[in-house]
Amino acid sequence: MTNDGTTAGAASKADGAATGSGDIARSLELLWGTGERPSRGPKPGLSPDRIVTAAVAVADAEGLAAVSMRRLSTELGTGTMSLYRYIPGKAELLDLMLDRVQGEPFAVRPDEPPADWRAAIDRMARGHLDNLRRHPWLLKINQARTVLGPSALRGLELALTGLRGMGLRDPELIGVIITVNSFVEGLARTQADAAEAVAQTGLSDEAFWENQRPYLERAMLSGAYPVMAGMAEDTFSSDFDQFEFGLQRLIAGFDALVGERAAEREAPRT
Amino acid sequence: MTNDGTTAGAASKADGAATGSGDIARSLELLWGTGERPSRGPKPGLSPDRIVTAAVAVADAEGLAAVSMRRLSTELGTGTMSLYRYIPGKAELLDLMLDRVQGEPFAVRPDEPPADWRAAIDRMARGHLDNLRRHPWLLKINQARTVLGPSALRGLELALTGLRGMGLRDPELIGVIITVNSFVEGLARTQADAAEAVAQTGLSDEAFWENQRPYLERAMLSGAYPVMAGMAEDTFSSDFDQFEFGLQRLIAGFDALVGERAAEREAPRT
DNA sequence: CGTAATCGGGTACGGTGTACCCAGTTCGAT
DNA sequence: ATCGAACTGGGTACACCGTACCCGATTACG
Repeated sequence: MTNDGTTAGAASKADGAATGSGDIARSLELLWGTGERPSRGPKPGLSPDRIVTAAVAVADAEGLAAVSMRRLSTELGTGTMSLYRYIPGKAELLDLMLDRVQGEPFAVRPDEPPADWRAAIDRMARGHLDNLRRHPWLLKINQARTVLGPSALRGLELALTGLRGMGLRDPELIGVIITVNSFVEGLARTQADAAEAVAQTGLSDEAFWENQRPYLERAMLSGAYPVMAGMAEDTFSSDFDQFEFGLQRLIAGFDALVGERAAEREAPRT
Repeated sequence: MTNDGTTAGAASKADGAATGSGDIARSLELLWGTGERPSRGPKPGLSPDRIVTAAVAVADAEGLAAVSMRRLSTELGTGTMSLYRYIPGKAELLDLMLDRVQGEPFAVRPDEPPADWRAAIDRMARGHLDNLRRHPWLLKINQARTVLGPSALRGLELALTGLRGMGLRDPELIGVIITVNSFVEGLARTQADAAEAVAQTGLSDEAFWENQRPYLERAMLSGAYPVMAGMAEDTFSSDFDQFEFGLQRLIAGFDALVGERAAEREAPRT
């Protein structure tokens, strides 16, 4: 309210996608808000919801870069500036897109809970990965100022519910979630980046590496990289499932801690 | 050579920061290149090296968003278009910035090797984290088409050297590196995003969460999130070191696999 | 010395987010 | 019934961005 214009202008100068740059109170209202119309004035022909839906559709289909105010306005058949009647700015639009899409994986399966915490982690990781594959643009949004909407809270609640059985302290449970999600996001980002690179350059991965081959071979023969030069042919093959490998390692690592804690409870003060 | 303009134009339409979008052969030449001057024409007043140095300086100080061709040209005291005499386009500039900065952590310590693979992973993780903190903009560059320059190869060689002692198969060693790096990048990204959000909005984290508090409290009291509502006060405190926690879990997870493999070698065909 | 090759860089184009402003619409108060 | 406040729609304009295109100045080879 007190702050129009200046800050938003500064925010827009910054990097690619940021969240929560604008009026947070406004974002919160939009997320939890009642949607009550003011009594006076003509009926609005648009709604934040419709704009967010259109934005997510464009982002899914063509990437976050295709989501521009002009593009959305033509998509919705309105003037560009009309969008600003419903959304304070692009930053808030990203906020809303985030919350919309984060709810999806949990809306799908309200069914049976995971058997134990191992299954919960497995499900959490796969769900997160699926969602990131469906909406790769999620990886480009600054989530630091994510406004915690209903969807985000529900996701966190479900995750914590599945992990309670580990018998760890509360901050450690958060640590487990962070560690797993970081790992998943890293892999998802690698894949998304690769796909984007192919789309942008029109050059396949194979062709790209073929271009580098002569330089790499020269480097390997130079003797400066003895370990790499001696590695197996299939080392960088895509046959190896990095997701499964990493996830199993993570679960094993948590298991060790869970075991320690259980032992301590059994025989305290050793 | 055969491909001027059109592809580069298409590439520039895409998202934020991408790498290897341009002429790969040119990028490779710049990375490994001899730097031989052509014989005719006036002496160049600039060099790719100077441009990259300026670009890294600006990115470190003000973020990747501040790195624009116009900005670099004023920084270097030349005309904007002069930069294109030395670098095919912005995509290639990002390539070069990447390789420049990836070499740093290994240039610093050519000294004693780590005691064992555990120490190697620890060192790798901390080195990576330090580097990402020094150059947060690294997290915004699409690395899928990273041109493997000398620095990148040297880093990979050192990492593999430290991990050889684990006794795992070669693709698994890569898996270890990927898993650790994904985790580290996830944490670094969280921190970088937070810092960026503060810089953009001028709003501290505390103030931000304070804004959300009423909505969160209402949600907690609603009974829809019983597990979260019952968590300890310090659950989301920043006192808890997420980096240490996650890293120890990862090492424990790898340890389990290393133990299995050692046992198999001891008593094969059980 | 001519000329081919290279360097420096100005201008222009199509893209972005959005500030600012005005015209048209609708409803509450009088 | 009428007036005006509150609201919606949206056109125009500005400051950025990357870079295609082109021209004049400079240099060294034939």
